[in-house]
Amino acid sequence: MPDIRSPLLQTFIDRGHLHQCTDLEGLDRAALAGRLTGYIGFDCTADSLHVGGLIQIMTLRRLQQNGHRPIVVLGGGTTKIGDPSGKDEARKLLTDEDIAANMAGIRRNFERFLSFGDGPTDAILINNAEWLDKLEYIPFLRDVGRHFSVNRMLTFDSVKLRLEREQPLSFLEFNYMILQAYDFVELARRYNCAIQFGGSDQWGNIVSGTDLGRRILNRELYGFTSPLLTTASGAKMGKTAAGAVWLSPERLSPYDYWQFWRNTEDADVGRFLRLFTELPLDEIARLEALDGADINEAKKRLATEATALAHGTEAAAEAADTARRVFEEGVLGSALPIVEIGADALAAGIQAAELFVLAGLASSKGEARRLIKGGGARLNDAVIAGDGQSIGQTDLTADGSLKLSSGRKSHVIIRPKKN
RNA sequence: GGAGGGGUGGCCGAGCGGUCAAUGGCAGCAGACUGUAAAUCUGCCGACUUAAUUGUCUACGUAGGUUCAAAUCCUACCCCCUCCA
Repeated sequence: MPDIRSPLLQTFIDRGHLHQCTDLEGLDRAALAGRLTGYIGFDCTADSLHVGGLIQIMTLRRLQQNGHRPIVVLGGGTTKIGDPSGKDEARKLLTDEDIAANMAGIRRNFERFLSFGDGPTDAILINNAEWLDKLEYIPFLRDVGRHFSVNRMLTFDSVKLRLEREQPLSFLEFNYMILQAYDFVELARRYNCAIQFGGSDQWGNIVSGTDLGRRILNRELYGFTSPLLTTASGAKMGKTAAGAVWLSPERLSPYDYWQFWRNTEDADVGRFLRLFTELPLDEIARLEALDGADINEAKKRLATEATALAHGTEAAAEAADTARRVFEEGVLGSALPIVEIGADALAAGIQAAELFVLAGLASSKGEARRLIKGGGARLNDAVIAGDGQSIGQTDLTADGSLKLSSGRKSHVIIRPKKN
């Protein structure tokens, strides 16, 4: 590792963002010399990003904090193609309306992490469809296509793995790499963008871009990748029971987001604190050195800090408070999900299994029955004996609500709805 | 266009006329142990329904057919892979 002088790279290295860089020394010099512009491309296959992309988001945030300018490129154009990296199957193609709606949602995610505007370090968000849609095939082939060697493209993992596993790879997808490389060149032209960041699985695509920049623009561009995050036990990060851990509050409540971080494995705490919070490094060192059950303090800190970044300090504090009450005091907290049930229905009594479905704790009555049979279902903290048990008015606690739990961690408040 | 191989539950992958709602693995859920951790062990894991695995329905690419009975056999079609042209 060469001597690093720039605060930017020092930050990235200290906090665990660096996996590979095309030219670390060159980038270090450039970062010292002046303001840089760097970008990351995001798919818009959903209307929210999830924690799988959080490391990239934090990368841009830290770029901006160090006085440089981040660009978020939404792959409105490339989403129409689908990146073959790491997949055996082509994605289904999205319509323009889907893509537009998804882009709006993703923009809201970013507004939490970056400041947008017209200042010199303000973030820019653009859609690569802006230039990709207009490309003309023959001129594109002549100007850009000639710089790509198929021989070489076949050696890239994204392509090679597909071929080795005898999985289909359409020509459409084969072009993804070229378009991403072209994005980089186009951004260099338009915004003097000099760095492309990405996950380590993007290395091939990114290097293609820096090569293309050298050939077409005769400019030095830099590529920088971050490690792909897995948990210490090897699972892909950001997938849980309910699916992905989304960043938008509509898809995942701040409380559940907090819980996700709270349940971090011991071995990941230090790494995650560095990457996903802005606590000072010496504080993190202290937290991760905690032993045994004390490490839970570090996890709470991680959860609150990470939630504050994504949802604001208020939501984070509320989530932390609710968690404390639910888990440490055994009472209800305000951030628990609340489901309202018609007062008359409740007065008549509702079958336990059905109520679990209504509460969203089970996706079918059968599942609810199994949960109850397995002894994992609780009403006001008492195990529910049978699925036929009727729950009604008399089960309301003093504050006029009742608590349903699936296991020790998922709780829902049921409240009668006044008519 | 020709020859061959293949499409099975969230994924991988068995089954190749009845005992198949379909072996096994992964993922997931719950229980035990704990620290709201990991590892481990146990149970569950299509939907609805019943006092009860009771009954019904939907499912093995799509559409038909043969059979008392089909994921399993036949026909046509769609899609994918490999080799040849």
